[in-house]
Parts: sequence; structure tokens; C-alpha cells
Amino acid sequence: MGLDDRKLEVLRAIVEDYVATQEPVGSKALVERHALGVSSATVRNDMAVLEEEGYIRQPHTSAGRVPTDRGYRLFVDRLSRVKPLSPAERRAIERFLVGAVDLDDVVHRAVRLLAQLTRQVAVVQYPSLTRSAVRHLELVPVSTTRLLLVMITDTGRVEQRVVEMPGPVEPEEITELRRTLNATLVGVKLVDTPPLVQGLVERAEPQAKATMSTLVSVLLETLVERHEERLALAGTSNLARMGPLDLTTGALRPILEALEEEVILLKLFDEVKSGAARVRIGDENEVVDLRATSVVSTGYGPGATVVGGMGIVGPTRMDYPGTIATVRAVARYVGEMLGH
Amino acid sequence: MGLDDRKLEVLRAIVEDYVATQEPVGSKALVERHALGVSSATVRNDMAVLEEEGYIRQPHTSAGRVPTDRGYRLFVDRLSRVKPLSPAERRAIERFLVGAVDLDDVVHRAVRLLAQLTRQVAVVQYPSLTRSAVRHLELVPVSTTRLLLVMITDTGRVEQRVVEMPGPVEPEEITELRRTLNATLVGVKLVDTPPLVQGLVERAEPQAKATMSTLVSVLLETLVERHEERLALAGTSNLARMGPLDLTTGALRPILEALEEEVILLKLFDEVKSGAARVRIGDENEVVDLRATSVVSTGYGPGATVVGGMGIVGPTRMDYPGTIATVRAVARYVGEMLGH
DNA sequence: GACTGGCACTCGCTGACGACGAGTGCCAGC
DNA sequence: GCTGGCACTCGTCGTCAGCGAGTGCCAGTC
Repeated sequence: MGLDDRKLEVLRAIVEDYVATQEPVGSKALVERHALGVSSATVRNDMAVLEEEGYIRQPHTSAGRVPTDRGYRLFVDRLSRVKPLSPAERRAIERFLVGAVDLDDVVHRAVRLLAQLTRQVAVVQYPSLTRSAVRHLELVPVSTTRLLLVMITDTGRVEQRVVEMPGPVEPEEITELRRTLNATLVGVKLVDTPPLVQGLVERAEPQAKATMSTLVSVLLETLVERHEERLALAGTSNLARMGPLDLTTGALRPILEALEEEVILLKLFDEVKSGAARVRIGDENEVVDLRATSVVSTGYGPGATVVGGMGIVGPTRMDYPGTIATVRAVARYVGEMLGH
Repeated sequence: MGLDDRKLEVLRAIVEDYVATQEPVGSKALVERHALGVSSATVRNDMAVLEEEGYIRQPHTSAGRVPTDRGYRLFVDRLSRVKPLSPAERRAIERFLVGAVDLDDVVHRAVRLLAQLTRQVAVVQYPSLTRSAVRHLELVPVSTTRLLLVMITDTGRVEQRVVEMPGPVEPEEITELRRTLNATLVGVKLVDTPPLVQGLVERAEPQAKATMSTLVSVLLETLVERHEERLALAGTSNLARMGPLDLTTGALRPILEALEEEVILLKLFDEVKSGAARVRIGDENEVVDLRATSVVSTGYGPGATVVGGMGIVGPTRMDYPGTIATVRAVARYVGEMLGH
């Protein structure tokens, strides 16, 4: 595939114009708006090649060209430079995130900020349980046979579960349980807890074995099995801007549906193990319902560790350089905030 | 306004047909589908009157009639009988709600259930803080000068805040603070706490006054000022069904936007003080962006007390009897669950 | 007086048709 | 290898006529 520099330049011009105008772009308009130094006829020849290679296509015979998913991919990989954020944007991010009172607030602010800046649908995953450590465990009696188990992690997240005990539990017993649990688990990463927790039952006093074992099974559930993560979502209304084109086709439904399925959204962050931004364009998405969209995602966390993912979902026709820069910047700031 | 029985019957038929078909209904179709016992000409005369009174209108001259907001209001108030839920629906509700592990889960399940059954957008308010009582307060040291304050309410809700202390705090001091706080506040309704909390500072030992006062100010914030309530939302994708009519006009945007504003949604539950369902049709909504929709809302809670609201937002063209019945039923079941 | 059948009229919808124009592909020439 | 030119395609837009659902009104009937 002989794509010389000019052809690439033509592709870039097409992507940029199409993103800006949302209309198929023709050869004449291209040479007018960009200093390509050649005539429209030449551009047409280049376009024919680009189309043959699958980077652009015509919605109808004899109408302008539109980038394909493959075209966007090439654009993102080789043709776009990272667009640095304007100072105003940086300030906006800082001002918006500073003043968050707790973890919930940070996540909420981050997701709204992201939606606002990119004008797309934003998704932020709460700091993952499995990647953080236990800060404190608390047991609160609710009734004689019921305890409320509260776990606080070092990312500030709080999980609670009601535990139905096999029999009445004495206050001193609770104190003792609390002491043991905290002594064993505080400071331990959640991923590393299961073996320790198992050991608790074995080492328990005979008469406390039943109690401890009940507690432990719930604890395990909370710690590990229930890594059903939480998500925050914002900017859904931006979908309505996705272009009346797609809107009339009713293609909006499946996207909205996908956005409601937490399980689906979590998949977007499955592989974000680093702070590098990942871009999935159209067909590249594993989630079928999101094949009409592009997803820009990245991991975030204090320092170099990643405790969660965040990103945006938008039309394939999006301003990739700007969006990527924004997602990265917000992720970096949120990461800093988590490091207190 | 002389609306005799038959005219009311005609109105009901129009509402029912329009809701079912989503198309303006004409006089001929009406007499065919409903046993009105009169000719289409008579129905036309009745329609003319109904239109004059503002209950129905014609989208265009010489097209069928469509109910107005006023027409729906009359229908809801006087013409619709409550539609009892089918046993299948009852079972679905029970099965779906049973098995919820904690408060978060109950709310989540409830909102999804509601969205699914009504096929509209569902909103559930988390049990209000102000209307519940303190079950337990916990202080966890985070660093030498920072404490994590965790409050657990009797509805199972957990609130936490990091408190920046004026100086280092000793472990014994924390134990003492914890004891005092719990002794004073456990079992007290949140609304009644402020005076008690104030008293805490006054009665504190002189050397602990600074510490206590810092704690108290945060406590007050958490208890009262911050009654920014939380919400759960589901079924947004159902909006896409609101009819391609409204969809093409782009009227979807403002609705999606309104649904993203928690402040706006909370207004929907401002006045739900009882378990009775409230219906706001079109223009009756105070929220301007929701004037194109109808809102069915109700309060819920254990027994007769109301700790929160839930409801749905949908097109004015909705199945009111069915929707009202569903909302009420779900609210009742959730209320029961909260009573453990 | 209330209802009905009949009829003329309105008006949105659909499809056909032609003019227009943006955009293309191709070719001969520089 | 690039360019100007030209024929061609095809989607869009406006016009226009035909269709049909639905109405309002009126004279007639019970």
C-alpha cells in the first residue's frame, strides 16, 4: 500500500474537516481549506487510492468522502499530534476537582468534568477494591444476632454488609473479633487477603469457631467475589448530539442500553493496566452495541499504580487528539488527588 | 362544561387508543374499536365539544384527535380504574427484590425493576438521611491529625467524611470521643441531632474543646447541611422509544439533561410525604425541561413512614393506570424490605 | 331534541418529474 | 506526475397531482 506523504496529508485533512463539519468532504472543498499545493484532480486520484485501501468511503456515489474506522485508526496512530491542553482547561480541571470532600465526590466531579470538557459520555470506575488495601474493619451490632461489617480501604472507599450470625454474640466477643480482624488485615492489599482470612478460622478459639467462620465467609464475599465494581456516568445527553443521522436510524437505543449495563461498561476498563490512553474505534470494540462509537479510556491512580479506569464514549467522528489529551489530563489530576 | 357520560366515554376511548397506537385517532376508527352504540357522526360532535373544552386537539386540520395534558388529567382523575397487577408481575417484583444484600443493592434492584416493568425511565431516591436515625458512629484514625468519621443510620445507609484535626490526636482520646458521640447520638433521629451536637462542645473537657469543636462542625455538615440526597436512575434507553416524533424534534436533549441533574430530580420528590402516588402531567411539571413528559411518583418507607421517593418519567402518552399500579407496588415492596 | 347518513371540503402524505449542483472518474495534454 | 476539462452520476429540492383519512355541517329521521 503505497501511501506517500501527500496521501496521508489528504487523509488527515479529510478527517479533520469531517470531524469539524460532520459532512462528507469533497476534493474541491479540501484544496480550498487546506494548502495542499495540488489541484483537486490530484486530490481525487489520491482519494481513489485511499478508498481502495479502505481508509475512506463514499456514503453515496458522487458525494464527498467520509473516513472509515480504519481511516480513523491510521489518523490516530500516525497523523495526529497530541494537542496540549490550554491553560484555561488546566485551570478548569484543577478548580473543579479541588474541594472534593470524599471519594464519592472526587469520582462524581471527575465524571462530570470529563463529560463537560469532551462533550461526550463519560465513565469513571470507582477505585477498584482488589487493588487497594484494608485501612480498617468495623463491627457494629444491629441486633443480638446481626452484625454490620464495615470495611474502609486506603482509597477511602467504604463497603458494608449485614452478617447474620449463627447465634447471639456478646459485646466482648465483638470487641475481640474486631481486634483480631484488624490485627490480621489492616494494611494488607485486598488481593492478598483470602489466605489470611482462611487462617483466621483455623486459629480461632474452639468456641468462637462458628462465629468466626460465618464472619469469614461474608468477608470473603465482600473482599473478593464481590468485585462487582461501581461506576459513575455522566453526559448521556451529549449522545443526542451524535448527529441527527444516526439518531433517526434509532441507533441510539442500543448505545443507551449498553451504557446502562454496568457489566458492559466495566469491560471497557478490563485492560487498562497503565496510564496510557487506549482508543477503540468503531468495530474494534468488543461490545457489539458500541461498534458505532469510539471509546477512549485510561487507567488512573496515585503515582504509577492503577486503581481504576476512566474514559469517554462518543461517535467515531470525534476530535481524537483533543479528547485523548483531556482524558489523560483528568486521569492524572484524579490520580494526584488520590495520593492526598 | 356539559360533559355527559358518553363524551367522557369518548375521551377515555381516545386516550386508550392513542396510548396504544401512538397515532391520532379518528371518529370512524373509534366506533369500530369501541362499542359506543352511536354513529361516527355523533362521535364527531362529541369530539368537537371535547376539543372546545380543551381536552383533545388536532395535530393538523383534518387528522385524528390527540389528548391534551388536560385530557390526560381528566382521564387519570375520573376515567381510569386502578389496574391490579397480574400475579406474574407480583411474583417478578418479589423475586427480583428478594436477595438484595444491602441498602445499595435494594435501591439498585428497585430502580431497575421499575424501569423494566414500566418501560420508562425510573428514579429512586436513597432513603433520606434526615428522616432516619443514627445507629452508630465510628472514628478511624487515618494519620496523626486525620480522622475518618463514619456514620451508619438505621436505614442501613453509611456516610463518611475525613476530618482534619487541629492537632495530633491520641488513641485514648479517640476512644473517648467515640464513646461520647455514640452515647449522645445513637438512636436519635437526624433531624433532632443539631442541638445535641452543639451541647457536646459546651460540655467537653477544656483541653478537648478544640478537638471536639472541629469534629462537631464536620458532624453537623454530614448530618444536616449535606442532605444532598443520592439517587439511582435506570431505563434511560426507554426514552429512545418516546416516539420518533419527539425524537426528531431533538426534544430529547433537554430531557436527558434534566435527568442528569440530581438537583432537578430531587425536586420530583419534594412533596411526596405519603404513600399515595402523585401524577404530574406535561405542563403541570415545575421543571420546565420535563414539560414534555409525565412524572408518576410516590413515597416509600417501612410501614407508614416515608424515607424517600421513587417514580418514573415518561411520555405524557403513557399507560397511566398500569404505570401507577406498578410504581405503587414496587414502593410497597421496597418499604416492606426496609422494615427487615 | 338527539342521533344519523350523506356530502363537500381540508390537508397531510406519497410518488413522479425535472432542474440543480456537488462531486466523481477519466483522459488528453503539459 | 500533475492539471484542466468534460461527461456522468446521483442525491436534494421544489412543484404538482392524486389519494385518502378525517372533519364540519346540514337535512332528514325517530
